[in-house]
Amino acid sequence: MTADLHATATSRLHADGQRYTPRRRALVDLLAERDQPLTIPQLLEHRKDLALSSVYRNLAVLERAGVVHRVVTTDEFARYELAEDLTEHHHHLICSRCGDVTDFTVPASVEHDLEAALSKVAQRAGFQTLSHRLDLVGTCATCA
Amino acid sequence: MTADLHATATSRLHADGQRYTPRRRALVDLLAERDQPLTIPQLLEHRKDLALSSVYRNLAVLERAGVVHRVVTTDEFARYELAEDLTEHHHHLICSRCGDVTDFTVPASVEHDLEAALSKVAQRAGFQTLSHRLDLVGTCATCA
DNA sequence: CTCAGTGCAAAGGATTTGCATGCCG
DNA sequence: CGGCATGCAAATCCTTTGCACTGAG
Repeated sequence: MTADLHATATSRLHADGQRYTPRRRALVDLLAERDQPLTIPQLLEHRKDLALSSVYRNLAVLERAGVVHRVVTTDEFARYELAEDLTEHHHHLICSRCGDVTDFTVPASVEHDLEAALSKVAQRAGFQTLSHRLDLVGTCATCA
Repeated sequence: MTADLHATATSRLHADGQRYTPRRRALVDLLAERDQPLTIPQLLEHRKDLALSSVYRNLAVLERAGVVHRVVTTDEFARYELAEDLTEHHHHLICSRCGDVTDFTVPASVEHDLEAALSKVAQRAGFQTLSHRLDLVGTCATCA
């Protein structure tokens, strides 16, 4: 499965005319290990040999290639996770106290009804949906 | 209803030890006129007499008092809208092309089922929910 | 008078970019 | 060899802050 991940990353990057370099692979590995989106400072923390600017650049490349996804929450840091089709459809618990973000899922039935309602709304508004985001904002167990 | 809005704003600000000044009222008026969150540049566009720094400061004050709500999307600008209990529960269509954000609602029944599912998830995770966010990301009718 | 509110200019901080070097293809 | 990838430092740009001034109570 991890092998698959890297194979997919490789082909998506190549499709975009990019290489799958060791640094880029390192980023993908770090993101794959976690069930939460990570900030750039967090990534640097785990791999001190990565250069700040290269991390920004590589994440941008990986995002354009559709390998990673940029998550914007309420604090000042952008976070990154693997693209949704490389993991599973999930949502975020966002702690407004500490800023931490963790993943969660809802039952398929709820997700299904939601999809149906959303697609109706989108159609009515002439809006072409790429994805939906469903997050809970509040206080995490640690901060409570 | 607009009178109500300003009365509520006044009392919330007072509860926070703040005044409801003409500039703050102007911001609330601008936000109330729209069915979409506005960026600071957009606010300044509509009221050229407002000072950039004061707008930032006043929006921060209004947010602390619970009169307005800061919305973070995917582009570089923060957006502001009236606090949800001053409008109605709604969601956002976010155009990834032009960055524009517009409001929409889903049927009460869907919203209700969703709430139920979310509260279960939150409880299981020991997460104290303040609010949920449901957005669609895609291409708006204008950009399509 | 006092003190919060305001405007201007300068500072902050996450993110981006310029440029010289290194390395894969 | 050629060109992308990388690292460092400098630049950007949204946002925040310092400071002097104004106006409401």
